[in-house]
Amino acid sequence: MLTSPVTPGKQDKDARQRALIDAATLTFAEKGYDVATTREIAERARCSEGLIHRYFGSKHGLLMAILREKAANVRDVVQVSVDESDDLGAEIEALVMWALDFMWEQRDFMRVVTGRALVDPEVGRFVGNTLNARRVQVFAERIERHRAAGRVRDDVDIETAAQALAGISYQAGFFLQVVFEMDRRNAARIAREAARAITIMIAAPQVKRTERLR
Amino acid sequence: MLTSPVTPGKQDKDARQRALIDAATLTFAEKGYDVATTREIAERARCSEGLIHRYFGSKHGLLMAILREKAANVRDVVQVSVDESDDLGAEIEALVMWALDFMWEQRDFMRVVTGRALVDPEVGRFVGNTLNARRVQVFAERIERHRAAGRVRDDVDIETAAQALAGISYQAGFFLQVVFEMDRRNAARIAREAARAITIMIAAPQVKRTERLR
Amino acid sequence: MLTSPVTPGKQDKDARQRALIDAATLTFAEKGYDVATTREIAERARCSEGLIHRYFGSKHGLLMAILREKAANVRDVVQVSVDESDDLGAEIEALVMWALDFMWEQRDFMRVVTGRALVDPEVGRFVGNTLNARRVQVFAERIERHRAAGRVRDDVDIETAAQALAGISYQAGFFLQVVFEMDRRNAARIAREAARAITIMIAAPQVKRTERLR
Amino acid sequence: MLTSPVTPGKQDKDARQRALIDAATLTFAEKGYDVATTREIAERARCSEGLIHRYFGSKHGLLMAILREKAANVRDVVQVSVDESDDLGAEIEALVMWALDFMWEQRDFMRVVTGRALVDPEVGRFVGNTLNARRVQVFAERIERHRAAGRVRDDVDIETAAQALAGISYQAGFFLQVVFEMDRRNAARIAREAARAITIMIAAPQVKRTERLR
DNA sequence: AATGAATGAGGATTCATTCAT
DNA sequence: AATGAATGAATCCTCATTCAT
Repeated sequence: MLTSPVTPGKQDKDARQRALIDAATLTFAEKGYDVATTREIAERARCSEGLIHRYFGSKHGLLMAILREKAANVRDVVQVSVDESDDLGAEIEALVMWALDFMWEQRDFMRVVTGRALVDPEVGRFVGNTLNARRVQVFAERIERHRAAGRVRDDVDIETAAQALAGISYQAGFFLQVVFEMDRRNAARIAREAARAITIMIAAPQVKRTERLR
Repeated sequence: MLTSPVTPGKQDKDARQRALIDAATLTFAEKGYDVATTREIAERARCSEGLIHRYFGSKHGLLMAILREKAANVRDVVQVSVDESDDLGAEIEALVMWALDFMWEQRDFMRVVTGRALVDPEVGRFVGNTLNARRVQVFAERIERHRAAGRVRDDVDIETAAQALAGISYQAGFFLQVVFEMDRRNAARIAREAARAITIMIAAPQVKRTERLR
Repeated sequence: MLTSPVTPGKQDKDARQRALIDAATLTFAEKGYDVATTREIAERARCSEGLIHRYFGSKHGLLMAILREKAANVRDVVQVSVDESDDLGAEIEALVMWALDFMWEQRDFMRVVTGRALVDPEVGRFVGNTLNARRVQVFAERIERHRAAGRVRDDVDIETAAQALAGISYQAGFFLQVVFEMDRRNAARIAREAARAITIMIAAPQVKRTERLR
Repeated sequence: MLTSPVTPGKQDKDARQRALIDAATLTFAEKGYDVATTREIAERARCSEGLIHRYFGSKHGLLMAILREKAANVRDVVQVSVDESDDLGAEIEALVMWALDFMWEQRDFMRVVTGRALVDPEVGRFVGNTLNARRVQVFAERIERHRAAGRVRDDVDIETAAQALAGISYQAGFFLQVVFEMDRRNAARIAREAARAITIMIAAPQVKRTERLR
């Protein structure tokens, strides 16, 4: 991600907000939320410290703005990155593996978000109700498509399955890989097996399909 | 947990260490690590602030001491709380459900530990290599027993299954229930389904056994 | 020296830096560097403690700022206070005696500077390379003028003589008078005799002058 | 200097005092008075912290004990190190040069003593009235011997000359060499020239001696 | 006599936020 | 609108000294 500093003095509200958000994202990721100072963020964005408070109310408000932006992009990012497939198991695996990679790349910022979610209830709720909820929704939509094609049992609660898959991704992708510093291949194997277990459970019985073919 | 204040002036090193650990556990949980002050902890333990640094080196050292103690008790706590069973699925479900309850009760301290693990690499590694590792081990041992009884497939990697189950417990027990403030029954359902999926995957095929009996 | 407190809230960077330097000079002198607290200095200057760190980086930086200012004024102070003279011995004596008086007046701050110079290498170097060096230079320039007038031997190394005279002034003016609490007249006598010895050594042979008189 | 730790538990008052003084001398020199902790000193002497207070009353008292010991040895140290001579100038130069070497070797402890003398009036007086006074006395005695041999003018105040020489030694030996980090040869040259000036001033006129010989 | 456990006062520094300009 | 100057609250840690054992 590139910073986008502005030319000082000039009046250019949107550009300044953009610059502050970019600078903050970078700085939070590099140093952590607590260690990052509003002064450093403002310097990086090449505008004054006071603007953070004018535009976002507070340091916390600045983080929320970043999160809202991330949340707005969740679906697009996944759609672009993981292709649909006719094979339920393959698609689920692809989704989970992609999540692992994504969280690895975003690990520094993930630390920030997760850390704040633990401490700041507003962040906690936002991550739960919006960020995580949208990730779950993406899983759910993908599975739904397979159900429409008869590849998922009718009696399965897709929402629950999607929650489980998202949770497994988060656990392996962030905690195992990043926080616990587990070997990445090992984390991937665990996630893959768990995803496979979910797949087996929700997949429509193969027998019927075979029977139908007769 | 009860605090165990000591009598001022009297010389009783061990009692003071005990009192400080108890007071810190309580205070960290109530206020969070950052907000809790060493002064408050010392007052609560009824001893001088300096002792924290003499005995534990620093505020961080005090937290590590608490964690080491927790880690030492992990197995016993589980063994006492969750009975063994002849039914693989039942035991796994019991273990996961117990973990959810446990994390709910410990939620405030869980916030502290997880939050610090994200920020302090030493804590991160300790939680990963020791605390979490022992929880995983408990799952593994329980499954192992079922394998010995022929209730688990021979080709299953128990370690991986245990990791997945521990991860699911953590995710649902802490993040869904606590951080994301999801309805507890909902969180429990998700965990239960995921656990069931794992169970199905690792369970020795019932059919064959029946067939064999013929 | 007068303190120069500022009006709270008003924005006047320069005035505040001035006020902090003045307040610190006074407070360091009264209490010593270690005992003086940044809080007291800030209160005296009527501005917030944080400004010390914003403007000077640290307590140490504040002392350095004071020293730089002192160093900038060394020459002027001497020039104003000690008149030139046609008599080498008289001028040297005047310079040394003035130094004794000056150090007596500044004794409290001298303690601070010297004490810090012993402990803080940066201060030590600054005092040696700048403060002391400039005092030496003033001596040297004065003697140089006498040499131009033929009152100092050609083969004398003026730098060395100036160093010796500055050293004698410092020793008698600060250590004997102040630190060792020697009777001031006694200290003055010692300094005067040592200065006279230097004078005798560097003075152009009287014979010539006598000869000239013939 | 070697430390002289004692065997713990055993009752051995003198040895313990000895060990504490040695350990403190070393530790003060290495770290400075303020930074050195009584705990470290006690550990080094292999006895308990409390003993410092029992035997010496306080950290300050421990330093005073060290100083008293140093003062008791001043004369002997000089006598052993600098030979008498029939040449006044040579002997004075030898004394001053020796002082420079001595202070260089002892520079770390010199910092401690001087630093404390500036801050602690009791130390200041002790150094002035005892330590420095004895150094002066040694100079005086040496010069006195030369006067008895007719090599020093009758009208010279030997005390004053000795004070000047001691002062020059201290200034060049400690401040120039150590605190100001001046090149040692340079410091030596300054001290030598100043000593020569004093010598010239106090030396009995050579003419007379020649005349006497006739 | 010796130990070492306990005390508690003391202070520089950081930074989000406010507000004069 | 933008700046950046000023605020002030808040806390971990060190260590000489005391005193129970």
